[in-house]
Amino acid sequence: MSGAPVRVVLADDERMVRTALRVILDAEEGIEVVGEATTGAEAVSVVRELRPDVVLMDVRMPEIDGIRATEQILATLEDPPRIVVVTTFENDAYVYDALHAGAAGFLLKRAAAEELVQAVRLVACGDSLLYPAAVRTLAAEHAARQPAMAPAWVARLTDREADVLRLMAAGLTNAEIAGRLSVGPATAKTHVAAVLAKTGARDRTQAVIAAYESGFITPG
Amino acid sequence: MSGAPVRVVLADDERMVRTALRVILDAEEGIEVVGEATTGAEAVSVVRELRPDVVLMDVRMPEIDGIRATEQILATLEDPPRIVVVTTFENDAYVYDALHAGAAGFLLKRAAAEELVQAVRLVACGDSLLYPAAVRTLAAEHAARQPAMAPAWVARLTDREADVLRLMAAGLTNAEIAGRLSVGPATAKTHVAAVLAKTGARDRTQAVIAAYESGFITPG
DNA sequence: ATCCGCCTCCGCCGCGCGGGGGAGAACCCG
DNA sequence: CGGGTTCTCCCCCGCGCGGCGGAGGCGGAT
Repeated sequence: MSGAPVRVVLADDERMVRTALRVILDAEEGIEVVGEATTGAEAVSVVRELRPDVVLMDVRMPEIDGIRATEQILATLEDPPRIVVVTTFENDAYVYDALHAGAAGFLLKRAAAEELVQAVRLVACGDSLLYPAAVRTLAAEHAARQPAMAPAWVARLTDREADVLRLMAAGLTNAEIAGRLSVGPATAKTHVAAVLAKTGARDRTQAVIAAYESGFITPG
Repeated sequence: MSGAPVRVVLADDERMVRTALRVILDAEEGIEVVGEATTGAEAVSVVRELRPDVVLMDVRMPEIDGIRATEQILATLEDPPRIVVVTTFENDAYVYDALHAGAAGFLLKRAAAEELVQAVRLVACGDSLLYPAAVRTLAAEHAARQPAMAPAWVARLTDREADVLRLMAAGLTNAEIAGRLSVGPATAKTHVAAVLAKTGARDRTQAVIAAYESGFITPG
């Protein structure tokens, strides 16, 4: 628990937030803010260089968001730091992605200073008890619905075809898709045909089913 | 943090477990086990009487399980205690229900003594930071996926129509549905038309979308 | 005994859909 | 510069689909 101080890196694009976090944490015994970053990309490089114990990572940041930065850090570094994702709203959809990306915890920006300090200390000690593998399972299950398990065909879809599939999955007809995309009906038909071919679907209904089953789109 | 000791009630049908928990917690400064219960129903009444700060609630118990007991306690008592649900397996499906029921945390039975103590202290202090309302949202969303959120039209479907909708959502044509159900094509068409009417869908694709979005069928 | 909901089936009709083929323009990359 | 990919658009054709109205049997509820 004691001994070397906990080395922390802050990643947030807002200076005020970084300052606030630094003031709070620097006042604590055994916690030391060793670096800051203002973008996701910078966070990755700073962490790679400074090798902190804990990273407080904002979700919304320029260039690379906090989620992808988290993924990159955990994927590329050996013995990676514990990453706490900071969000503004508790119902932020990013929370799920954060958990899936391997974040050790998440924190609301309106959290009290004590909570912040407590969070840093807890994650620095490894897996917190209030945060056992079960939560990760929960998050993993949630995540398993979306990003993973994407059959090969998803990657083969062009941007336009992906747009079309999303609209198909919204229940639009070819003509409506054309209108929504501001293209001719024939074009929409072409894209739909391409989607059907790539998904191996016989008709638009099967394509929509494939979209759901693959996690390309999610209910709710 | 200090001052009056944390008053704890244990609810578990196995004597050994209760004893183990009591031994661990009674050895701690500032924690006092004030009562025990062996069933869910007993847990509710004991808690109502003793008004503890924290309840350690086993999931599997006679009469009323820990989940329902948790719900009842939280629903009927003002200023209810913080309830930690105790499970044997981390992938226990009850975990989700526990969170949804409003449990303040969950704990594995194989957790170390220190974790147990830490858990009690943390939840006694109120909402732990590693466990904000967002987790509850996560759990609520999980729970909302399957059992609840079924729009009114789901209940209005006849058995046959439900069968047809499932086959529609499997990507079958009217003729294939007829074959699968061993009825005439005209009959299948009639049921499909009924499904479209009740779901408010314009075509079979929208009906399948509605089936997914309502949780009538689930991806995976 | 009567009504109502469910399941079963029949015709007709219009249209959106999917399959087939071809074609031009923009772009990137080797 | 040529080749590949993507996006755009056109033709024709067949057919499954969805909308319409009608009908008979069967069971439960009143």
